[in-house]
Amino acid sequence: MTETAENYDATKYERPSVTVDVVIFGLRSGRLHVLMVQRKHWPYAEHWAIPGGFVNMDESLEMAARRELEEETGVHDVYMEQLYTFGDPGRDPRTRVISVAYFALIRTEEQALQVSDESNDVCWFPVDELPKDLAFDHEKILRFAIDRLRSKLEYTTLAFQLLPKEFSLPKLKRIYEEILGEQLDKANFYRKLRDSDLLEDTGKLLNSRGRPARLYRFRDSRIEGDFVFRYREAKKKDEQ
Amino acid sequence: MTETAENYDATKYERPSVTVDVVIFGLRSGRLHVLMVQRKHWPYAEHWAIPGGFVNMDESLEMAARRELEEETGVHDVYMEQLYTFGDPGRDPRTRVISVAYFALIRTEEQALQVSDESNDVCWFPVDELPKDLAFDHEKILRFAIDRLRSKLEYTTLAFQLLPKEFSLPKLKRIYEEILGEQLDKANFYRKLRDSDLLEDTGKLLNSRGRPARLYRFRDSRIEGDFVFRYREAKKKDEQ
DNA sequence: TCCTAATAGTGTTATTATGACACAAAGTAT
DNA sequence: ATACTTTGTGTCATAATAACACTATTAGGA
Repeated sequence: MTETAENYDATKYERPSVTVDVVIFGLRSGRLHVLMVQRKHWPYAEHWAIPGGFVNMDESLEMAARRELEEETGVHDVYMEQLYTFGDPGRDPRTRVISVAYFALIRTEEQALQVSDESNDVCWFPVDELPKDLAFDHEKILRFAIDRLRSKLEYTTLAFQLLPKEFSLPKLKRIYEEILGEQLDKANFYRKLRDSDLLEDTGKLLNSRGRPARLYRFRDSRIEGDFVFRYREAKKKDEQ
Repeated sequence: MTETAENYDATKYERPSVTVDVVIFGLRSGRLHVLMVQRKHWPYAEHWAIPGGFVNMDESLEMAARRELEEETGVHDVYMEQLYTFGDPGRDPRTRVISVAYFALIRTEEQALQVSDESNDVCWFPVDELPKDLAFDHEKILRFAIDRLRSKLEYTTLAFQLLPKEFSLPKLKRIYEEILGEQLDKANFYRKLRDSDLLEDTGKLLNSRGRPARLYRFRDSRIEGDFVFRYREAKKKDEQ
């Protein structure tokens, strides 16, 4: 640090504001949704925005993100990771604001929403039916988050964080298809999962329309470890 | 943003300082090195640190990172990407400092170093022979950067940014081995590259000890596109 | 009750990718 | 010339993948 190396004077530099914004993903009736809040005040009053807020001086960035998440949804102990930091000058008309974006994956069935008094409304939107004219650069942040989620799906077990504790293979497959935006082959998908040894049969069955689906749960050992479930259907290059 | 939605008062919140730190990677005689500066002043005087500095109010984060890089090495127009943002309270004893870390890959043959007047010294260190007691949490940042570089090697063409414009396959292979820390099979590595169609034969040869090596260059079309060169030697799982 | 639709789940096979390793080629040093 | 060093290619057994046909088990209606 060339300048922090100096005899430090806290007032020497003008400081930007730092916020955290949290892109909250969840499944609702099998479709990927994202949680948005509608702003009350200037700037971007009435526009939809990603929930977020200022970082307190004594909390870590992740703590701040979890605090925001809990304020908005009441949930804690969910999967969360840092996404990217957005800090272009002018992204907020009030002052220089640097925003550390996180994304969270939650099991939506598990809780209700709480409208904070800072916003008109809170709402889930399907990721492909987002409202128009999002506040600030939040559309960019959202696209970034969706891209990241999509690409991490290929080499991690992220998708499982969106499902209830017990789930069927068809349901898992539909999530992959929903997020990746392409159809997968049932047989190959199931085989890959069987071979991965990620899942544990609960013995239970889930009745629906046709043949009942077997319910599985995760082997915790696998989630915690450095194990990755790499699913890719090879996407033939259309070159040559 | 719950709170930014408010009638905004710039003085309402205490603000952290924001810096950028840049992990600069380069090859020197075939080994992966990282550029460090030795601090002059408190805190961590005499300790080695990743180059970095405050973000000006009117420049983007990436601009700030490129400015720091150029101040330290004189280079510009190099590969650079945002790594992660570190912001734990207490990571800097002076005040709350949030640091947006970037990493850059440079072709080291191409320039000399400039010792800034804020530091005692600037120096390249092999990544596996780092000095002890780095300043702040810079050891953590460095480990983070090395991990990221290593993992991105498997599915991107990052490594090419470290090499001169024209290079031989054995040299490229040695970089992969150096960064991944494992031996690769020559035949398989070459075949993968040939099939990828990433390289273009320059026709030139490079004489050394034994048989001269053929020199290649990149096809720019491939670098810019969404093409990824995925090199993985499958690392047999030792389970089952 | 029996047939059909619907959904879950398995088997099979051709093709391609991978890992291992032997071998050939083209220089330099003596 | 000959040994040595380094570059570069060929081959083959094995594993992973994509495609697709098939079987299984339920609900619901005729």
